[in-house]
Amino acid sequence: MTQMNKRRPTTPKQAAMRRNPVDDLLDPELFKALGDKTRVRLLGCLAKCGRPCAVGEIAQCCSVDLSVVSRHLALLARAGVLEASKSGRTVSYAVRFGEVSSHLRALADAIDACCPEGSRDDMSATCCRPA
Amino acid sequence: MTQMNKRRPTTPKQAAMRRNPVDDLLDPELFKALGDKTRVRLLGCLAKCGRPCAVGEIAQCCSVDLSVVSRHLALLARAGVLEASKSGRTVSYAVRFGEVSSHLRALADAIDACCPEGSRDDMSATCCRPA
DNA sequence: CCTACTCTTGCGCCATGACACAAATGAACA
DNA sequence: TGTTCATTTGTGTCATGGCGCAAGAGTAGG
Repeated sequence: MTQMNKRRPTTPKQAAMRRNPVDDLLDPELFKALGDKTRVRLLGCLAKCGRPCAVGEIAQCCSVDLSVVSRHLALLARAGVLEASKSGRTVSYAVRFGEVSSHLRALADAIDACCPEGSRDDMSATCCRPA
Repeated sequence: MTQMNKRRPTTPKQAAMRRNPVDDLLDPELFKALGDKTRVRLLGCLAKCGRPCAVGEIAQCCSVDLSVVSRHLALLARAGVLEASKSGRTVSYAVRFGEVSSHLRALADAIDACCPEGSRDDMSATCCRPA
């Protein structure tokens, strides 16, 4: 049984004391990076392209100024979502596929682990979980 | 074989045209809700507690005014992360465990699916994927 | 070196959002 | 009905953040 038998705290305040994987995985800085329409568009564009792309190239995906795109990409890189690489005078950004998806899955697992048995309202979420 | 054999577009602009699951799953509104320090704290607190909690109760988890907590919780509910239920004069919020975790996993899958074979840099991400 | 090219940075403008405090709503209960 | 309790909503203030434009930094080529 991987099922923990820690007693559940009664109040949210007590619960807040308990260390839990969600504390680290629910990173506001990461989600802030994904919380902008333009940035999400750039990210989706880059993900669907599936290869490192130059800043100028990526900028053609949306109608904002190149300088704005540059800033957004740098921010996404700082948040760990993208990886930058420089070659000559062109800077390319690529999605950190593995890091991002494994972070998201770890968070999903951590959230599920918080859910008391029987109150799980979506059974498609049992994938990846040790039951 | 679930492996698609769609040719990959060369430019990000072309890639942006192609419909892809990430387009819907990368929802800025959802991530904006998770992109605030206080809100994330409330959410983590509520998740770790694992049961519906009253607003006043949850407010004790952080040092901001009760009215601020009320607004944050309403926002998280609007974003689909929490569910509100009223009983008498107390309003309780609970984490929508199944919805949230399955959304995150679906996004992780969609992102992985964008990743060209062989460039996956984190092999722990192969869980849940049809290879 | 001077120019062209790619990207980044400085700056000002405006919109959004987080916060505290106070007032209002709404439900239970004497 | 009037009071009390739990929560929401109104309002003003301040900080953050996205944007365009212009200038700067770094690289390649004549």
